Amino acid sequence: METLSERKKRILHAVVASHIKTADPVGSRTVARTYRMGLSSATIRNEMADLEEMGYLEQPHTSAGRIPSQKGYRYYVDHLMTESKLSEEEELNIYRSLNAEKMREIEQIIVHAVKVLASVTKQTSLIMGPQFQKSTFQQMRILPLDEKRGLVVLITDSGFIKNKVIKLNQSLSPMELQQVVSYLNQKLYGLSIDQVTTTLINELKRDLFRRLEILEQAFILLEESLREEQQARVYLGGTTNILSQPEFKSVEKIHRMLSLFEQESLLFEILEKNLTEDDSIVVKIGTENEYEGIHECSLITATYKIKDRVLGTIGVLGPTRMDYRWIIAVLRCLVDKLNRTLSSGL
Amino acid sequence: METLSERKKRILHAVVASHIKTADPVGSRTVARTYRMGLSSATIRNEMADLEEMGYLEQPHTSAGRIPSQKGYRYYVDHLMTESKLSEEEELNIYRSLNAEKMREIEQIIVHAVKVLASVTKQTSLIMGPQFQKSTFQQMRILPLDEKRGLVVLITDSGFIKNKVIKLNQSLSPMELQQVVSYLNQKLYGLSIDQVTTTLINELKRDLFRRLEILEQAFILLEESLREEQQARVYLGGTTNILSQPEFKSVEKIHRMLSLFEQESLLFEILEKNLTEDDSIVVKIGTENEYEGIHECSLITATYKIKDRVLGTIGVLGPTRMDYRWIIAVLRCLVDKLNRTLSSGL
DNA sequence: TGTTAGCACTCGAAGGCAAGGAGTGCTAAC
DNA sequence: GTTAGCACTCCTTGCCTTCGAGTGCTAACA
Repeated sequence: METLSERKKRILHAVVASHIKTADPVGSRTVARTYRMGLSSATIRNEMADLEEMGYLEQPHTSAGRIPSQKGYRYYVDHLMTESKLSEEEELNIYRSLNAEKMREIEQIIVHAVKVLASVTKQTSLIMGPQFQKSTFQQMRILPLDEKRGLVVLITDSGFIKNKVIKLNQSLSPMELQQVVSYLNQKLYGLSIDQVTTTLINELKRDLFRRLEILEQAFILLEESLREEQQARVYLGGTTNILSQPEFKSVEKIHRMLSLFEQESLLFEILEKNLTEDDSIVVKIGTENEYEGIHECSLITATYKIKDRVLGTIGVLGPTRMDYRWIIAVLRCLVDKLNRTLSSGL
Repeated sequence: METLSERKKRILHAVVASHIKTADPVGSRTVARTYRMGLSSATIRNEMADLEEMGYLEQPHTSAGRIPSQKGYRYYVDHLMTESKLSEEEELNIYRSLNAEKMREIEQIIVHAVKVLASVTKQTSLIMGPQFQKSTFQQMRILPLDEKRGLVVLITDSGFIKNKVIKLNQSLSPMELQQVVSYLNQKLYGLSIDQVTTTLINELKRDLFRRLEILEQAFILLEESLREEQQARVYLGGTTNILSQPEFKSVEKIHRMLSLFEQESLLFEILEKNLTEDDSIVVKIGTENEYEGIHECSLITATYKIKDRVLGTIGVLGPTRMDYRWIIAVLRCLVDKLNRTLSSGL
């Protein structure tokens, strides 16, 4: 990437800032006046023509002002934008709404967090639920409900609790159940759910069958229950916020976006691509996103964790024209708070 | 309601049918030609003018055709529409998609059903989840997880299983827990969740405290967990389907509808108003709905049940111009199947 | 050599206008 | 009571004009 003269930088910055604010193409006059460059509009016009040639700006049509290109936004995010701190008030606002209810389970906390993020940013926000597959087995219980049914409860280290009613085709004595369960707990403790493969289960099954042949049905169902949640869930907040954005005023565009929001697995893939191991915030602008349905959008994400173990990705999706600086600050603040809640909470 | 001449009925029927199909205002020519009345357009014109005066039809503007008024739709639904059976193919289609996965828990079945309903009807569909409050207590278990935490599992007769992790501020011996739990089960069995009031809980608490003073915390949390799900959930399907409807082509209308879809408690109220005890299907047209946000919509609902106990309401929401006849048939078929699945399944 | 004022030019948005067409209401004849 | 005929209404569509914001270029200026 070429280096830009100081003056070009200032002008590019001004164009980006103005366009983020107003959503209109910005002309040389506006830059000269509103941003007090100490230069005439004609000079700025020349510079803007240069910036366009270099690919940082583009013109919707000849007689309109300029808008930042994707490259322009990228330059802004990488070199021009200063990190901003939220005002005390904004920060308090986020803290307060996250504390609003005492929540005990991880899923509730997450769903709540994504709603808060959406309502603060006025954009659509998404969060990848904690990845069940990656969490490690802590303990399993089988609770006999009556002669024919039992409740399998699976608890993992990240506070995940899964349960499932299973049918048992033969009645089991509590003793027998107890035996099976403690055996399983012993064998599985500390493994990640990923590691509990079908082969491992088969092994255990063989092992157990020597002693107890009655559990076939129970096992099939246990296996099923593990396989089922193959993929973490994605929760959304503020999906209707895109309707207020001027770039989504056509019904087809809205349709495309909302249909995307209904495809959980696609959202998951998109978010997964932004998963990082460190604390950085990832900004993907326009076509930098691999899924072409959001080539006119930007996605800003961060990872959230529980005691240094990365759980998933949370982020904001909006038009490329979004207030990167502010949203990054909000996201940082919210993730910080979320991490602390999760790590202390459970 | 006045009685209409046979001829007026036929014309009204034709207008409604044509408008449902095309979404355009229908003129006298169209009625005469397409529906082979054996009358000239002029005659029909006169009749239509009468029907307008009587309030069954209305004109968007002078030189347009007529569209059915709300009163017109009502008359159609009450007197003109014949009940239709689905074709074998359609019926099979519904059956097949409902059987697609073997589902064990009531919530999954319901969520799946509402999706199927939406995709078949190409409208938005909603279902009120089984009302936790109305189901009766079957059994409760407390599963100690470690010294500090326990898992409360609550099982009701409609197959509802609720669980919640609680913190215990003092360690409990399994014996002690066992005692409390069996006492509670004995006292609460067969009561509806509604009936488990705070006062009853307090009574039990007092009773128990004489013996075990350590459980205060556990009790507070149990109470909380009961209170929490005050209101059944509402699940939606095909929310984006309204975007394909010509009556929702303006962004503001879409916005209003989608915002409504985010307000679960409002949806619940709307559905609750349609709850009946019998097997009838309820049709609310336009302003017959109390919530004014859907005064341009119609809502068709049925109740679903498990072994003759009403669980909740399932329905279709769409523009007043919808194919009542067909949608009622679909709904009937689906609810029938759903009831059987629920009653046999668990 | 860089900056600025001036000016012609471009192009979209908005408004007005006429033509076209679907449908009506009325009247008079059957 | 029914129908053909006709004038009338009013929306839709396309076309044209005007308006204005903004540009690029040129020539003059510091």
